[in-house]
Amino acid sequence: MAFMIAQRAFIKLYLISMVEEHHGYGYEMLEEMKARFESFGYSPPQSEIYRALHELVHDGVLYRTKQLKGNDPKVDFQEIVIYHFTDDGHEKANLYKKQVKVDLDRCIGMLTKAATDNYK
Amino acid sequence: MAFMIAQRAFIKLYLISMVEEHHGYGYEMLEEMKARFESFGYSPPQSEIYRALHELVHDGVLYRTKQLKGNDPKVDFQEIVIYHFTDDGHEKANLYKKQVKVDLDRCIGMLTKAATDNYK
DNA sequence: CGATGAACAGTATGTTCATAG
DNA sequence: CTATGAACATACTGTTCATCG
Repeated sequence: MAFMIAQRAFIKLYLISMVEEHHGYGYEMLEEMKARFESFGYSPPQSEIYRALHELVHDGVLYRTKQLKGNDPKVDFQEIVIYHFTDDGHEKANLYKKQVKVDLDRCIGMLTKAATDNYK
Repeated sequence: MAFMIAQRAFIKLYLISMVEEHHGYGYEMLEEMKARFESFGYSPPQSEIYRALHELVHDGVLYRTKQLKGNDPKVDFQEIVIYHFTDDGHEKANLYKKQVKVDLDRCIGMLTKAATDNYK
């Protein structure tokens, strides 16, 4: 058993949730996570987001489609990669989320214990 | 800012507390940590304990003395390394603990947030 | 087996670079 | 500046090996 939850797993968890809510693309989800955790002084590195997305694709949870950002191609030619769940992606994702939840609770327990054990 | 607290810092925190309470030696403190976190499925590796102790010595927080385990040398010749605070070791340790506390709370906050954000 | 230490190997992570529009 | 991807370097961790009594 590893000591703490891996950053990768933490990010994957949010990516799954964000794809559930609004089939997003990498950069957008990166910015969303940065905003969410800015107050914690945590800024997820760009490379980790893409690696996590690639892994989720590799694991058969997500698949990719490409499209141009904005409805009018004349205005913005920026190509973006949109992520969707595969046929059994939701099932796989829920299983993964369950596993992460266990680890999440375990980590919270350990850190809370450390806070009470060492600061009396 | 790193994502999560490092295992090393987590272990150092406990080592400092254990030295405060009963000038212990490496193996003993390893076993104590193992026992404390057995229910979490976490078993701190032996190498990390010693590395952490070496770093605390290197950082001028602790110094080492050697002695034979057991009062009667004829019974047990096992040599053990006892750790003590240096002159300004307590001061340094308290500063370190303060810093770790901040990080500990930050990590608990992030993990708790993740638990509420992704499991509704 | 208890006790300490070091070497080695792998992997996760952070930084930088590359490309494109 | 948005957007994606890969390369590179390294810090951290886990496993194994070495030694001693």
